[in-house]
Amino acid sequence: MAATEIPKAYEPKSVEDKWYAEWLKAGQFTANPASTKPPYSIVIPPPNVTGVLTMGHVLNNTLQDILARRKRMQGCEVLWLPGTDHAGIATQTVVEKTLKKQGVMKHRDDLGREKFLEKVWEWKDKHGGIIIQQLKKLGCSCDWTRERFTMDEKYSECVLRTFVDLYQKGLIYRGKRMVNWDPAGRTALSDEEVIMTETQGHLWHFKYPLVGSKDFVVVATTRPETMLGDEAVAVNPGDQRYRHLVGRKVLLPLRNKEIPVIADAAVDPKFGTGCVKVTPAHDVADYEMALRHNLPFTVVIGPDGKMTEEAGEDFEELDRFECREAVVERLTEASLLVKVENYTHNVGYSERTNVPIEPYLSEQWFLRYPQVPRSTEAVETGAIKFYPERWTKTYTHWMRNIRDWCISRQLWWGHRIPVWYRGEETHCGLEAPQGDGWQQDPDVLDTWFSSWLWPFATMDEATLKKFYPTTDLVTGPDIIFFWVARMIMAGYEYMDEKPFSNVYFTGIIRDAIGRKMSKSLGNSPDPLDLIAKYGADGLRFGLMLIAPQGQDILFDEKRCEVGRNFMNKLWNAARFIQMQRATNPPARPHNAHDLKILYEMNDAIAKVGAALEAYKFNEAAKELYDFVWGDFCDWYIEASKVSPNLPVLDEVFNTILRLLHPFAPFITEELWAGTGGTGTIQFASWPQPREIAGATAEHAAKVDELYEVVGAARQLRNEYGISQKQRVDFVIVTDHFTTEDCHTIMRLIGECGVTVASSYTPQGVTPSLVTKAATIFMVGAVDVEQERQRLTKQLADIEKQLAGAEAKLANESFVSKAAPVAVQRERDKLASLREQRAKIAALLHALQ
RNA sequence: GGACGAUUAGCUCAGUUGGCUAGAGCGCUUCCUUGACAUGGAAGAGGUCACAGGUUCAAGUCCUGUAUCGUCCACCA
Repeated sequence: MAATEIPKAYEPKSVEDKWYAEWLKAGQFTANPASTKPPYSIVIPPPNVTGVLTMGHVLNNTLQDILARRKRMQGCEVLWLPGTDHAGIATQTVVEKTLKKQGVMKHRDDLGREKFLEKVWEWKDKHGGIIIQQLKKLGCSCDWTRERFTMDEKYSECVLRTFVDLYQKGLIYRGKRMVNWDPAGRTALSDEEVIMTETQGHLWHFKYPLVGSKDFVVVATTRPETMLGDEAVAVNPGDQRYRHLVGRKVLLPLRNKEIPVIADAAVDPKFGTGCVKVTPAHDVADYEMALRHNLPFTVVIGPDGKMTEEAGEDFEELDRFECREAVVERLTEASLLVKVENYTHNVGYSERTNVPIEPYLSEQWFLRYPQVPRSTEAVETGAIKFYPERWTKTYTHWMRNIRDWCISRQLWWGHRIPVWYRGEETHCGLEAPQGDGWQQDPDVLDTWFSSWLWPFATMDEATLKKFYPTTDLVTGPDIIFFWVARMIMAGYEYMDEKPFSNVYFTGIIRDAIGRKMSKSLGNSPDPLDLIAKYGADGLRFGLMLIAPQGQDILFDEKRCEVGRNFMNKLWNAARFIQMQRATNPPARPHNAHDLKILYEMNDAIAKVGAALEAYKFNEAAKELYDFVWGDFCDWYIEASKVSPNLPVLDEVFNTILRLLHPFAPFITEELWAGTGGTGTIQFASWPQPREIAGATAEHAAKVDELYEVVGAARQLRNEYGISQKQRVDFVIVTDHFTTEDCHTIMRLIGECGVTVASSYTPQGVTPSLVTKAATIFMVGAVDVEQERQRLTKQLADIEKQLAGAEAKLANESFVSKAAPVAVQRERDKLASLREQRAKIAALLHALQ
């Protein structure tokens, strides 16, 4: 490619589409189970099949892509297995809403199960591919030949087989229990799907008259509507105030029903009045109390959140919250309301429908988790490592307090429970049993009951053999219970082996003012817009720079600008090199700048590698950014303008491309091709530091001192308002640098002449600056007062530092107790500072 | 009620096992369209590292406590 053909600014769009198509065509993401290379594998956290790409996905999948691409370069056989999740409730809700909107139905019952499911599949076929296409835009190097869906035939079979197996092992059972009921979705939920939210409510105190007496007891409740289903009033057995009442009856108001006063240790005598109304069918604690006391379970709230016939004709059909008001009103009229207090308490809300959860008595399927001790131990001992590590605590706490999992959902979209009933008979199996009259259980399984099998149910025999257990998992800490913990248990139960070795928990993406990104707030940018504006590489890199391990991320579009600008910088560095190549410069031995950049290159390779090993993606990105922009562009390329050394430019740039490829796959591939790289960069070797004679830390430090002189010259120019174009002469007084050293930096300090001397006596007022290794004079200027002020300021600065160093060294304990290196460092510093002080003082003196 | 995290420049954040003058990006000020790049270059202003104690020769870093914010867990009606 000729230099003139490269556009001035990087244009990502055509480059990205072109390369992604190439990669797919060449099958470069396809994992080969027969390969002899060491395996590396990740399974994608399957996004909701009807979902669209969010910033969370961008973060999550960029991280995975970085891991996968780097491992390819390191010579691993990489499998990054993609797919989507059928996401039971979420998908069904979306489709129901749409069908209602379109007037196709009012309720799914209008269509019936089969017709409705047809509609969902239609929807899935139409919208299910969107997020996959979006992931491709991002550059994700997934093995699309292995794309899976949790309702694929084979996958479904695996889900059902798992159910049957656990049933046969006695770990899955059916029972009538108090579950978390979502009245809007009309389904049971697991504990994890309930979000406890602090809610402003009231605590109502009501009188319940004692039968056969004018006395009454006072009970307190936050949910008056449930009193219609009360079956007792309970007090603590040790509570002297009420002891005499135990065994007597009270008259339940509005229902005119006699219910007993019972004693139960669960009652806290210090709370409220010490008397609790007991509603067995609508409160978890009351349910358990009722079991202990053989109380009946009167259901007054139905599955739709409306009051039942049992609530009495005055209340039947009322919504539970309307009923609350009605009950309060009626009890007030009857003068049974004692008082109302404002009361803040936690109320459970459905994660999906966002309505208050109703504790509801119903027949559901439950799972007693397998492999709990082994799974707990795996994380505690580090067989499975969490990054950041602190999440292990959250994990173990949950595992230690684990409760059975309600796995049945009253939905249609999902894996239908493989159980059939006929009269008293029950059959659990993959197929319907022989004979007539069998009815399959109408419920489906919790979505997570399929996704917990994801690391192995997605793989065929050969793939499993090569790639299981997977290496890394990248996911959000919000699904540590939903998914991560359950996958670990399933992995041990069915593969007798952990599902992954490392789990990297990302932060949660928030908007610029810290709010969670959400559709309703409209504060979530569309990643595709961002890709269009900044390029996928720019978006990825910008995000990586601000994605520290384990912290939430406040996202601002400005971040993308940083990424885009960086890509443009890289692009233009390539243009510069091409231009040099066109001039065909003669090769020459390494000079000071060459050795310096080669040292920094080795250093960058080491640092980027170490950061990635530790999953510190932002550190790796930062290191790359600083090396490319600072060391390479600002210093080395600028120095190269004096005398370019093409082999070094090429080597360093080639290394940069390879280091950067996992972060910015498109532009690096484009430049790799454009700068004479062979084949695709995807399988180019990951850079290793190499021995280069003279490229040492000492040398680099020395060149830094030279660059400090450059800084001083620029500072002098700036402060005296002498432009880069205006010629000025500098005298550099030093015995650290050769004349040649100093001449290689001339270009960096603008239009100038440079004289190197071992000593110099300025004529008249000559602005000067003292650096660690030299004194630089700008000859031919100017203002005495300005110069005096500047030198005085610099002197004060040096004095301050000097005082610190002197105090330290005067401290006997420091000298005797501190590490010898630390002491020596301090002494060197002191000497250098004193030297500088003397020089400045002399210069100041000369101004008098 | 527990557990965990955060508090460093106007803003968003880095700061490894305590040790050179606490850094970056954005924003701000001044100058510069010089043949890679104005999506750029140069220089600069800006911080008593939330607060109070403690350990240490030495604390942004370790310990204790306090405050504020955030997240997760927890059936007190």
